[in-house]
Amino acid sequence: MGTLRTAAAGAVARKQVSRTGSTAPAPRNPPRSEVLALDEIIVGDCIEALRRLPSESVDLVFADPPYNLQLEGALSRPDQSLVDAVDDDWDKFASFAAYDAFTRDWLAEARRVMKPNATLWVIGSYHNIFRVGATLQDLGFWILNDIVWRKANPMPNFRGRRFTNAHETLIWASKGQEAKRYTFHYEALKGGNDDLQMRSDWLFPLCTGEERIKDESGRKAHPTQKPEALLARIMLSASHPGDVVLDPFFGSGTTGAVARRLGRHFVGIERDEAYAGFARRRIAAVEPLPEDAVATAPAKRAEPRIPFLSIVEAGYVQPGEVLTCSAGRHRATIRADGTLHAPPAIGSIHKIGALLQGLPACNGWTFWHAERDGSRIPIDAFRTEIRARGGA
Amino acid sequence: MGTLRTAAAGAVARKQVSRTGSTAPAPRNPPRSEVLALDEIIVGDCIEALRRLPSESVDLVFADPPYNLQLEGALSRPDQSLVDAVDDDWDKFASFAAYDAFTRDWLAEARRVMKPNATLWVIGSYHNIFRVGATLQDLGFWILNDIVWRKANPMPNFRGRRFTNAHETLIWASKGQEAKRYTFHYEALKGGNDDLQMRSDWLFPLCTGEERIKDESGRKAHPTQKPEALLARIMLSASHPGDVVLDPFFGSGTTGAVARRLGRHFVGIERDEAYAGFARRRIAAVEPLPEDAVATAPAKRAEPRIPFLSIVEAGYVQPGEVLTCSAGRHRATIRADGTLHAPPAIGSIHKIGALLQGLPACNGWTFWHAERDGSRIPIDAFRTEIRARGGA
DNA sequence: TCAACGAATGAATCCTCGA
DNA sequence: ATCGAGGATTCATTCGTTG
Repeated sequence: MGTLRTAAAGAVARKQVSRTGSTAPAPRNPPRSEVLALDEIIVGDCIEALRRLPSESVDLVFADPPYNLQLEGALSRPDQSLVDAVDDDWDKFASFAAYDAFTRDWLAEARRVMKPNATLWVIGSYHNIFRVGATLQDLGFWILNDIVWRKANPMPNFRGRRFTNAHETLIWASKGQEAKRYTFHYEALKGGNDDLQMRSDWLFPLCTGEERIKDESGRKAHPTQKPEALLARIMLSASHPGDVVLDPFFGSGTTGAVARRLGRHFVGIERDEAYAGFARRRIAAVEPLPEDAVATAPAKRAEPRIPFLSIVEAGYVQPGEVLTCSAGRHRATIRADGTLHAPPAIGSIHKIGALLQGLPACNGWTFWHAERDGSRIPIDAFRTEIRARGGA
Repeated sequence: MGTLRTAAAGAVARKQVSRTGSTAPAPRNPPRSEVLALDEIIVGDCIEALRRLPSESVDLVFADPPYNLQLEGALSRPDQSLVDAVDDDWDKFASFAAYDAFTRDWLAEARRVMKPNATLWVIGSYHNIFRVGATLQDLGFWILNDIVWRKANPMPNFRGRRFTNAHETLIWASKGQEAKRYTFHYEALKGGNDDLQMRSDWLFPLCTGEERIKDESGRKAHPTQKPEALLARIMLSASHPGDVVLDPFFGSGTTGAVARRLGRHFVGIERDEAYAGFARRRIAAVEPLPEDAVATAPAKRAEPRIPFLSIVEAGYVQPGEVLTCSAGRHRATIRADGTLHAPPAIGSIHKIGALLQGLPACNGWTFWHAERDGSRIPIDAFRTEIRARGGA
């Protein structure tokens, strides 16, 4: 992990390449803030500003980095001679290398700033997303999904020489392979999707009409403003209310507007004061949703753990009582210490359930039933009652 | 042997690029064939075999390389059954760097073998596609589109820790930015898409059921067999009848089977003799479509929704099948790219319907009928069915 | 004969806590 | 760090069996 993509690319990436060539290199070790200034826009160079942020301080990163637009000039030389196909002509790739170095710099800083359970989202198109994805893997990020934003109303390909470019790609990644406790509201998304898992292909219209921020002359204020619905799904998926969302390429402030509406904090970085101005006015006009409208749907795995012994102790079931599976075929006797007895085996509700079925595992809470008023009810019902009464 | 060089072979003096896999390095300058052996499978190492192919000799490359999945433990479904993982040796690489070197080697050779107007398609998932895409750009390929294969029936995320991984990504690239005359049947694709431009997101079901090649014991013969509908759309988009399609990771031979059906030639490379055997038998059983069903359309435009091509790809109607109007007076033949053929005209369902009736316009969905069980039903019924199953 | 039901399965980087 | 145990978790489709 964290290996360089190629030895040659690594060599280029290692020497310092400034942002786009024109600005001065960012200081290596700027003074680092001890606290984050929340819900504000830092106007300045993205990488330099990131270097000043405290480590492990944000819960979510959303980034819409610049595409590698200078590519066209750099690669415009005639290149149809097959024999030169793998020629190590490095200036030909100079702009790729510069873009890679820039990507590497901001991603590395973003990773440092992320809390251990934070995740990062990056959006891009085929012009840059492959380079971003590879760099991200090289830095040790662990990709969780790639997500496709299918545009309901994409711009057609006017010259008819390609397929309509009708999607953009997002990469969702945790800090590393070991960071397994990242925030993800699986149940909430499923509930909002007709009780089906949310898939990796999302359909949204482009940001147009009222939502599109205009300048004084009525023209669009920013060329790549993203739809708020996209940001909302991201934040609802991968953050809690009150969390801090960092956007190092703040632009017209969609991240800030959605964060405010959904009860999240934001930290924005934007080098263009004009964009920052549009964003400030936009965000100020946002009315936050009421708290209960943005509260996270409860997840079963987040509920407090109740040992089966507590069910016995609370008197919902009695030592010596017989539990069965839903069909009544498998039987076991409750012991006073909260284990089950299915002669000759003794063990937890899970272990005995697995044993009797010949399976490697079993959720004893849903497998075992007690007879009440002539019908069999799962013992999970008792656990639910205890939780409703405020715990074990 | 091999002292006699072709001109193309002699022109190639290559930089040393070491192969980092576990097998012995391929010969640096193997004797290069002067002619391609068409419609045959070369059994052997992909890169070594590619080095022997003549330069500028193929019209299209489709590649389904190893994904480098990096799976850890076993995964069980909620019912405790085990997922049959892709744990084959051919998918294991020591590091990202090793995978990148492998990718660079086969892509460079594929580029050399491509004719100037040829294009390359690579399929992958988030595990490998970013590295493939970046390498491809480094080598001078020019990306035309990235295409998303949306899976109609993907495997769910059983642990509820991510989004359903419901798509794979294809990259479509020409040899370089200057190669502007690449093959692309814009009009045909548009005609088969209800006269709308074909988008970059494609919906297909997984390869299952009858289409899935089985071994002697009835188990899947290859772990990653791709659907024929996917390959068919690629070949109809980016090749002519009679063209040569190269597949350096031939596997179960989907590329060969579709090429034969659509009147294209193939060159397959596969290092596993068992896979090659399955592929040979499979391809031999394919019945090529009649010539006029696969000839490319010189058609123009007319009007809008669910692509008729999807009806064809889903198997509701067959290429070569005759559609009629409700009275049976007008007739047209379905072509593999989703257009209709009523000699001498070729066009969309709407355009051909209008033409035959001498009207300025026509709704092909209600005009055209297919015969089923002795009665004529409108093709709109198939569209309704597809919609009921979840969309375009 | 057909409907109903259940088993099987697909390129998958698939848990979390406490001792 | 590692280890063991609790216990949470699935969608669309095909194909074979049962009634």
